[in-house]
Amino acid sequence: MSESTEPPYARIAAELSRRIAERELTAGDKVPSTRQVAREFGVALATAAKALDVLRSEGLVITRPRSGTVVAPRRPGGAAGGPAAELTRERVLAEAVAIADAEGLEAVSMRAVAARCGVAPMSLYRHVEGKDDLVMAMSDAVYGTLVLDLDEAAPWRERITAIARALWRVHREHPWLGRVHPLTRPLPLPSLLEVGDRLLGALEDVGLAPKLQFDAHVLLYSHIVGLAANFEREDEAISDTGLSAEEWTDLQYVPAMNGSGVMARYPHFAKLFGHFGALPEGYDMDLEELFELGLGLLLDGLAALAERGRARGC
Amino acid sequence: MSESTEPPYARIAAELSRRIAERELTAGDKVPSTRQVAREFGVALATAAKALDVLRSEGLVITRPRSGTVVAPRRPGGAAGGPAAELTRERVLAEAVAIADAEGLEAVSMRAVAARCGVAPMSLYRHVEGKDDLVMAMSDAVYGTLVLDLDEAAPWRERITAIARALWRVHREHPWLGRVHPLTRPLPLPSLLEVGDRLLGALEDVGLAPKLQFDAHVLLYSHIVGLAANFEREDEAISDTGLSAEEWTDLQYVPAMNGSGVMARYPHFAKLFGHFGALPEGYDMDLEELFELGLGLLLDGLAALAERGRARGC
DNA sequence: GACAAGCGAGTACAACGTATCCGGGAGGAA
DNA sequence: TTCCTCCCGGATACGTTGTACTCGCTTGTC
Repeated sequence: MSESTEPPYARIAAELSRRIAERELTAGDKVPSTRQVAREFGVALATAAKALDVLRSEGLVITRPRSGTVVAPRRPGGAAGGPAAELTRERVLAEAVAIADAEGLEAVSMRAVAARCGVAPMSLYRHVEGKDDLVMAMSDAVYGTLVLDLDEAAPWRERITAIARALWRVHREHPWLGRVHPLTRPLPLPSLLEVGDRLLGALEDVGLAPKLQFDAHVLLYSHIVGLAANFEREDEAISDTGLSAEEWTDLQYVPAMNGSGVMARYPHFAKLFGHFGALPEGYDMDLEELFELGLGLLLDGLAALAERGRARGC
Repeated sequence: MSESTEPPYARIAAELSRRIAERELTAGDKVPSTRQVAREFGVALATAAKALDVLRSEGLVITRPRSGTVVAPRRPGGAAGGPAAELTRERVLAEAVAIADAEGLEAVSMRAVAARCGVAPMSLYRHVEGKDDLVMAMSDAVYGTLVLDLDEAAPWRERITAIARALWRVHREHPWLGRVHPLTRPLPLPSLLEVGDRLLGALEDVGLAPKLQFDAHVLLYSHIVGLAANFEREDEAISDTGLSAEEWTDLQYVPAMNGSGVMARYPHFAKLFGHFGALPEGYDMDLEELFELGLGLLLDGLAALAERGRARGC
């Protein structure tokens, strides 16, 4: 229709970028393929390809090998936006982690993940071997977010504490991790192995026998993961009952304990609850505090052990 | 056949009690119902009912409302009787636990349990609210098998160790327990509460602040349960791969670690493996040993804590 | 006899993980 | 330009899970 002096490929590129600008095509949508463009505009394939090249160089579209060309996201922070971004292993993992964080690990079904990716359930299997693989990869991805800015010269206790806290933090942010963890078979998760390695490095300086070094690193893991497992329980129970831990303790647990001779059957519980009842807010199970306490006890114990070993050794 | 002066109901009662005495009917068996008796002896329903009344008043049989009349236990210890026993909550739980022990918790499906009971799946729901209830009840039943012969006069450390070991033993025998455990919400499992109460009792003597007493009891639980969670992983992995933990470590893990620059990426792992390689049998993760080590560390720490508290307090 | 009540069984459904097959677009070869 | 070969994503389907509903059947009691 319009006759202009600009070359055909530029005209086509302009037309396509108009469609994008006017939102006929929005971020994530597939842009016509080379062949479609050629047919639609009645030009040669080479011309069509050149037009798409222009768009690509302008950053308006992104060509993903073997998958077609799609409209690029309008701005970097598209948020949960691009519902139709290309399916990649990373995206699958990210969506799965998002579901797990929000609704717990048992809400992570292949179908749910697929739905969040805007994709058929079976499409996931192109990027993930199966559910087990998915969960493992999720764990690895999450452990991979762990950042350790560690002063390698600091005393061992400080370094171990830092590593333990970092691990603890990851578990706090992803409560479902507690349910996944292995241990006896140190999962070949690269990210986790790396943290473990740093931990072993710090333990080297304690002055324990090699076997004890390894034992200690397992115990520290166990402490973290064991306590962190409560996060999941916690969340699960909150969403089940709609009560926070404290509310639950106050409203359900304490009355139940007070009722019908329970106190009589569990005298020491009763005694302690007597104490807590006298406190302003009762006892609230502060996992944070428990973690620090347990960590302190373990490290104290290790230090003493090393000390004893040294005394006997010399 | 026999003509006697005694009334029909007495004759019937005598015949039935003979059957019981001669073990044609033994404890727990169903005694003929009113209707069956009426048909068998050719008497009226009322007569049959009266005969059964006699047996009931003699304590030979027990009538359970809406469930039939059964022979009373000869003596208190009737023990786990026949495979075709009547469906009771206890039997359901026992079979479920048997499955879990043998094949892991994930093998415990309602259908599997029902099959083992020789019963339709839905029949279980008469005795169990649902799967969750089943699992909770299984845990409770298993914790209930825990025996504590505890010298209440022994020093606290000894008592705590004994309780911890008892709990550990239960988890060792029922590896699936590790996957169930709550904690923040102390499950209202009576059996578990009882153990917890004993533990708190022992902790009272340590000399800690009340809150610390409770914290300590949670930490001890966490240590036990956290480590014990590996039992399940262990079993699961063994049945998956057909390798024991040691074999797995030797055959899979170590070679994997040796391969392709892994050692370079995890230098401290590498270093330790160098040590273990030199040992006769390498490193084998002995959970038993880890448990004792961790328990010792925690108790040492608590003792020190109490000591410090006392020093500051006075 | 009639009665209500509880038990066990049967049927059915939704949701799950996943094996299998298929259409179609993209890129390379002819 | 025309095919050929990939491989992605989709559709369909199977077997298994937990469980809601709904039946008879049998019980002890009027």
